[in-house]
Amino acid sequence: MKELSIGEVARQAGLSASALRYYERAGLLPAPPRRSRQRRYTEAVFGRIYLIRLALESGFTIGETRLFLTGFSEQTPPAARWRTLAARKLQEVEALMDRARRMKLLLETSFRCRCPRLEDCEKFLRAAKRKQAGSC
Amino acid sequence: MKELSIGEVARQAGLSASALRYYERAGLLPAPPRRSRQRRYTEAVFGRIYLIRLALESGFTIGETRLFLTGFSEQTPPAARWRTLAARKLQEVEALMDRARRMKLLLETSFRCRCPRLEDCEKFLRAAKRKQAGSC
DNA sequence: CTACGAGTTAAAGTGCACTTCAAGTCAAGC
DNA sequence: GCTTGACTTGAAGTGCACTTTAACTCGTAG
Repeated sequence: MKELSIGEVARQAGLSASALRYYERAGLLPAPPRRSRQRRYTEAVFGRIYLIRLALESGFTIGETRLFLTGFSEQTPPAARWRTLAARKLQEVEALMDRARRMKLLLETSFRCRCPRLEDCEKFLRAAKRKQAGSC
Repeated sequence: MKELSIGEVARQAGLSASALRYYERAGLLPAPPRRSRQRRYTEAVFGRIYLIRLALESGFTIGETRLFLTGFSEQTPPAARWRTLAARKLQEVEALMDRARRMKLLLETSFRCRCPRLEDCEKFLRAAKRKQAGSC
């Protein structure tokens, strides 16, 4: 299996090497084996990085992301804590999606509208405030 | 029209008074008239605050939000700059929604799955990586 | 008159997610 | 042997969005 240096991983993942070291210190990435002091990754790291970025970009903090990654599927108490976190974050992600949807509508509407101030635009307000019971 | 103190606005909007002053300094909120040095708002401020929060919570920076709020509908060059920003941010918001959707799927899947590591869960990977050409 | 609560300012502090820096290690090429 | 480039470390620095602090000004109630 091909071994990758931190620089190669960083390049392929679109991150910086220092960010990868930071994730490792923070307990998000497992410490890989070393070849003469230097970290050697396998390609399996990319799956993990994908999860980390997804979580962080969905509004998880580092601590929550760690819990999410490491507290998963342990049969003992941490799993309960994890389930609690996951249920709460699911709601937060849904709220985030709702806000993003409103912002998207706002941006799209604003391209078409000629109101002097956006907050007075009836068209926008109707669009943004409509509860979309939707399954987005 | 009813006049509101900064404390009342803060309470009703669910923000702190200092955050409102910060927004004013940052050019997001117009400086309201004063009654013996103290800010007096009208209820119109809530529409503006709604926009500010929506933008900030959708990943806009303070600077982008200012441009978004103040650069709108001016007939001269700023409007062009605004359109550029808005088009770019629209893409970013769409990317945000996509990530949020994947994270939501991941969270939902993870409740049902028993894989030892999430990144090895086939069910999840299928769910998360499926390009949903969708209009979410 | 005094005290209180809510407001005012500029300036410093906070928490997060990284980034940058300084000083060093190491393998490979000339 | 020396240089180069990619890596190593701990510590300090950064940018953002606020928050907190210290010292102050008001209008009102007792």
